[in-house]
Amino acid sequence: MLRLSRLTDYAVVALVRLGRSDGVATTPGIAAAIGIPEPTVAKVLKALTCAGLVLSTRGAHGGYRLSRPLAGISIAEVIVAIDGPIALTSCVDGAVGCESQSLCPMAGRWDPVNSAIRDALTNITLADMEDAAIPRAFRVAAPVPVNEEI
Amino acid sequence: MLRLSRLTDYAVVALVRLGRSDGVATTPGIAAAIGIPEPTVAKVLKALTCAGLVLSTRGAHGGYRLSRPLAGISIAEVIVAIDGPIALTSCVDGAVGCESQSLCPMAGRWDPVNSAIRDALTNITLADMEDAAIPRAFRVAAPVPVNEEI
DNA sequence: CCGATTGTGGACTAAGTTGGTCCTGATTGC
DNA sequence: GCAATCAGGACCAACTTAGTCCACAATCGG
Ligand code: SF4
Ligand code: SF4
Repeated sequence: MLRLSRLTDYAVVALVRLGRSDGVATTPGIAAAIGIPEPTVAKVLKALTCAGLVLSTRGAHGGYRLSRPLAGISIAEVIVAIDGPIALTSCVDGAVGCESQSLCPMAGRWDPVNSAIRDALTNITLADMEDAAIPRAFRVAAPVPVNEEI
Repeated sequence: MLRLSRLTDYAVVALVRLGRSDGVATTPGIAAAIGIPEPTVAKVLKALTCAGLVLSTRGAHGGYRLSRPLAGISIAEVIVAIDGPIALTSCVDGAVGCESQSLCPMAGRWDPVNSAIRDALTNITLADMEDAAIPRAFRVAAPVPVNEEI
């Protein structure tokens, strides 16, 4: 169904949550807040740390915090961090790809589609999603600043 | 990796191929042309017929043909026909969705993303992809109208 | 210096989804 | 009647993903 992996979904939720809490947040804290089993959310956070989207502090009173404000993180980045590069089909650049690559007339020609999706996802930041996550009643009156984008 | 199912990929390839041949095309013919096992391509064609994207003729000398020109079919339609509706996450409208839907602050707030992707995919027709499928040597000299690239 | 707290990294297993195959009809033309 | 061709399932195997667990390293507080 062209849906992204559940872990990526969790990553977005966790990041938005991290954006709300101003200090550091611990794994169990986040897990409890969003209702996702703790080991799983830990796994996601680890991946996000590798990607540089969050910073971690070890030891007692440690935890995670965002490396950038939410407005500076696009969904595309999160997806790439968890799921790997965005490529709709197996036949991209030099990768192994599918076995019928030699006969297939479309081999390597999906680039327009890939770019379109990549653009669409790059233009949406987590801050945009957070806005959408505010109950509708608030969104009208809220004096949201300009928040965008790259 | 946010990739669409292989069957959907096949469907696009098969449709473009169908657009090339002006008469009807049979399952084995298409299968041979694009290097995909015949039973599988048959399965895809059946689904496309249900969706109304291709018309079928039974009996001897039967086969498939497009119901519309390639320029009138968007990728989004093909994806919906094979993979079902485009929804990045499980929490859309009233569907069952994920179990942590009650706690999750993002529940049902993915609409901006969904719409963005849907728009991006609706604006690309199979004809666009066919253009891209022309060998590069031709694309330069060809009097193609606009055709954006990379 | 010690122990509690918290992240790091990887291995492992179970479940779910998808891809692919096959078979039994129904329909059409020769 | 017979061959070609689509229709509609059932079915199984393989792969991918999600989720869990454990041993270890770092940091802090006392
Ligand atoms: S080579 Fe053809 S069948 Fe294979 S992934 Fe690319 S477009 Fe799809
Ligand atoms: S409810 Fe939250 S965790 Fe569940 S699918 Fe929706 S956004 Fe993801």
